[in-house]
Amino acid sequence: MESPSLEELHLLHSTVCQAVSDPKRIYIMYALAERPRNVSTLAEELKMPQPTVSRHLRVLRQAALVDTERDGTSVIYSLLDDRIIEIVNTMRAVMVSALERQSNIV
Amino acid sequence: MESPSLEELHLLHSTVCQAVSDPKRIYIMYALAERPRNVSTLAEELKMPQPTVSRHLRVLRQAALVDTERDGTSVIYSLLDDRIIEIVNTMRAVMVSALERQSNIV
DNA sequence: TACATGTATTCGGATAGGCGAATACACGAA
DNA sequence: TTCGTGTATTCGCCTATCCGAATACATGTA
Repeated sequence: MESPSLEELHLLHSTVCQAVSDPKRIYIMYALAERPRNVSTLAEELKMPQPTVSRHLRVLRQAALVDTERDGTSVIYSLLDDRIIEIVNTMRAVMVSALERQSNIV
Repeated sequence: MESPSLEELHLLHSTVCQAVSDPKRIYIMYALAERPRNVSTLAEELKMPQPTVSRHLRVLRQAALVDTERDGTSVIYSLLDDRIIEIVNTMRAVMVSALERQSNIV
C-alpha cells in the first residue's frame, strides 16, 4: 500500500490517542488485554452500564484498536494489536519518571 | 517514592494521552523532538498564532511532557522525556498496521 | 521609568464528548 | 412467529476543550 502522508499520520495519531485517552476506555483495554470478552461481561466486571461499555467499544473499534467476533447473540471483543499494551506500558514508565521528578522537586 | 496505585496510573495515563491527542500538540512535540525552541519560533514555523502555541504548551507542561528554560525574554521549551517519541513511533507502527489491514479488506 | 520584545492569560462563542435513560436491533430457541 | 438474551443507538443535557481577539504580564535595555 501507499505509505500515508505526514498529515494523515498526524490525524490518525490524534484519532488513536484520543480513543485511548478516556479513563474508562483504558480500563476496557486492560481487561481485553487480559483476555477477550463480550460486552455484558465487560459491563459486569467493570461495573459500568452496558450501553456505556458499548459506546466506548465503538470508539475503540473506529480507531481500529479492537476486533469483534460474533458468537451467537454475544459479540466478543479483543485487542487488535498487542503493541497497544506496549504503548501503555511505555506511557506508564514515562509517567512514573515524571512523578519521581516532581516528588524530588517538591 | 511510593509507587502510585492502579487508579492513579489510569488517571495519569488519561491525562497524558489526552495531552498528546490534539493534532496541533503533536506537531509541536515533533518540532521539539527535533530541537528545543522558544514560543514565537514555534508559532512562526508551525504557522499558528502565538497565544495558541502558548496554550498548547501549557497543556503539555501540565502533563509533564515538556520542560521550560528562560533565556532573557524568551522561554525555551524542550521535550522532557525522549521516550515520548518512542511512544509516538510505536503508535504510528500500530496505525500503519491497521491501515494495511483495512486496505487488504477493502 | 519608559519602551520594546516575548510570553501567558482571559473572555465569549462554537464544537465535541460523556452520561443516563429509553429504546431499537440482532440472533437463537421454542 | 414469538420470546428472551445480548448488543447498539438515540435523545437531551451537561461539561470540557478549542479558537480568535484582546490584553495582561515578564524581562531586558536605554
